Amino acid sequence: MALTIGRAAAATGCKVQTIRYYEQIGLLPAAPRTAGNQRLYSEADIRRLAFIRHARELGFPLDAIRDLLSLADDPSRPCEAADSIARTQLAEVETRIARLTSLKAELERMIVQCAGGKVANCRVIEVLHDHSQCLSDRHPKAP
Amino acid sequence: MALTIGRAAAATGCKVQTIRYYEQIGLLPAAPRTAGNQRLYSEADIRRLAFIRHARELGFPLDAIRDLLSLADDPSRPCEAADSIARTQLAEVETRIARLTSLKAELERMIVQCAGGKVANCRVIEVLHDHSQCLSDRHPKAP
DNA sequence: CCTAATGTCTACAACGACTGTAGGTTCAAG
DNA sequence: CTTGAACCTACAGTCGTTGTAGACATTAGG
Repeated sequence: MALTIGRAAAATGCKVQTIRYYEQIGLLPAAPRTAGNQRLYSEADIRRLAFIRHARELGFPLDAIRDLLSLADDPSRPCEAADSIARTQLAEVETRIARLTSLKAELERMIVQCAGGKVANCRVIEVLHDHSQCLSDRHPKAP
Repeated sequence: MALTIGRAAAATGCKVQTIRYYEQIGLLPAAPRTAGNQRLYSEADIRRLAFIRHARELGFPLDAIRDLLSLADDPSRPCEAADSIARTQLAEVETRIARLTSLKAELERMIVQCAGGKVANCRVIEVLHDHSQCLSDRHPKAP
């Protein structure tokens, strides 16, 4: 029934080290041990670990996951807090997408214009040297 | 002509600490000092720093920037390497966008379905508990 | 039953790319 | 000459792991 840490890792996709780390920072309860001092994980532990793993994949920081876990531990509470954590994460993700999309455009522009000659004429290097050649003005200069 | 570290920071948008850090890891040459041991930065240093800063904004890791700088230092070399570094970075950015876009969809789905009731029925918590409810199967189970 | 291979244990260092702190020195303005 | 800002070094902390070293536990095969 109970799994060793290696099997728990295989079951959830976490690494062994990561599981121990989560215990260390209090995200997982201290696991009971065998006579030989090896950790044992119950079904409930596996579910909790899978929850953490999944939330991490969705980009939630560990602090947010801590909050989500404490909510999940008490199903009678209203779920506004969970909703709000998810909305914050969504906004974060949208910001990152927007930022990456403009970076993508800029990189494509650099690459297209690189003639494949000498570094002296290379657009990639040139654009990196001279920010004013950027499309997106993250550091606009005074006019 | 030469700038103190604070002015160099203001001129490039880097933090003072970050400039010292770049010197420490060898991305910038050790700056000459005043009689009172304060660093001085030339125009060329500022350009180099701006280059680094800009490349960082485009998401290049410091190792890639190191390579780009050594290319930029020798304009007679062919620019294929710079092109290839930029292409690698572009691929990286595209991967991250794709990943974030699927996260966004999933978060939106979670939020929409959260009825605003009790945690017991909250879709946010529920989806985190049960990966099989995900749209994107990053961990497909055997059928 | 013994051995060898694998798994697990603790404790701690390293990663990337900074950021912050403490405690001291130097500089520019008034 | 004094004050306050900017600078100096050295080091610790951030985040979320990942990797290491050296010792103990477990399991499969012979």
